[in-house]
Amino acid sequence: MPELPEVETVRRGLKDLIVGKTVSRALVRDSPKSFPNEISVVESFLYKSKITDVRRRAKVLIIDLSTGYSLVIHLKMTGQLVFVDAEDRFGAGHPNDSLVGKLPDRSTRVEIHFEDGGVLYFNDQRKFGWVRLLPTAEIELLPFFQKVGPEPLEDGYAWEMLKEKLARRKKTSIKAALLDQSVVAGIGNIYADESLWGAKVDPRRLAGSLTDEEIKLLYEQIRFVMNLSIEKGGSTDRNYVDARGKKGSYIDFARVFRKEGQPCHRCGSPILKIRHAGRGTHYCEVCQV
DNA sequence: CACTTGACCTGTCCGC
DNA sequence: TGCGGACAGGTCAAGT
Repeated sequence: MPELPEVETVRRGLKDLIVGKTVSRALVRDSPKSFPNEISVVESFLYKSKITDVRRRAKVLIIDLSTGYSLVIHLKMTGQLVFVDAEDRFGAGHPNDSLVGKLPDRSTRVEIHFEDGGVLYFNDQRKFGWVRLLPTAEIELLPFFQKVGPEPLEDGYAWEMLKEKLARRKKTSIKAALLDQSVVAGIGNIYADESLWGAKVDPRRLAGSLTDEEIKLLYEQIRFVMNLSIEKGGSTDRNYVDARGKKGSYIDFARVFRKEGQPCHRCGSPILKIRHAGRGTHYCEVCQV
């Protein structure tokens, strides 16, 4: 469920919290599922390495280390990356709206301890997510990185790039195309539904059937909803929390996602929820055509 | 190659 | 209250 805005929110938080820190110990609780590298290799490679940067590509987080290696992390649906500093780990009183003070818990798969006493927890209830250690230079060779599409929030992303990708999709729907990471990076179920509502396009339409005007509108809405969500700290949905273990507030601004039965903000008719492209799909049948 | 479906997991919710 | 089953949704492998 974490999509681009949630992963970006985690990235920003983590970057402020852990860059410059030195790893003292790594603890892998769920290998090889959540962390396929050999445990002893991970623990020895991480020891004394310093965090130099936290980056993101699509929904993947990259924590660069001073050794020329990086931790590459995908949260998939229920993954969390939460940093707890020494004071919060050992001090009294914790805010109730945060996971800080409650970790590790039974979903904790990996712990990265730092010399200053802080700990980065990778939690993942459903074990779909993963962490792996790779030479930084080899990340781009991963199959996912080879095929993933453009970053929609970067300055260089233009509506014509979306048009070009959609034009060659002859048989698939616009919703399925938006969920395809090779078309645009980082869109998942929430932002697919939200941007299609904003563009007034029926999610079941064939991807290649959109007019230039509709593609332009969709392109703008993709950027609008994801930027708004980042501003709001990501969504509140399900398991998502930021790097400090707190929920975001985007879902309060959602216009169709999980709004089935509620009136459409534009025309007042009830939002429908159907099953499409293997996903719960929310839309307004009156104003999305 | 384009596209769809099932598998991977576990917690939650709904109906009986 | 317990229990079975549907559902949640990102990505990949396997199938059409």
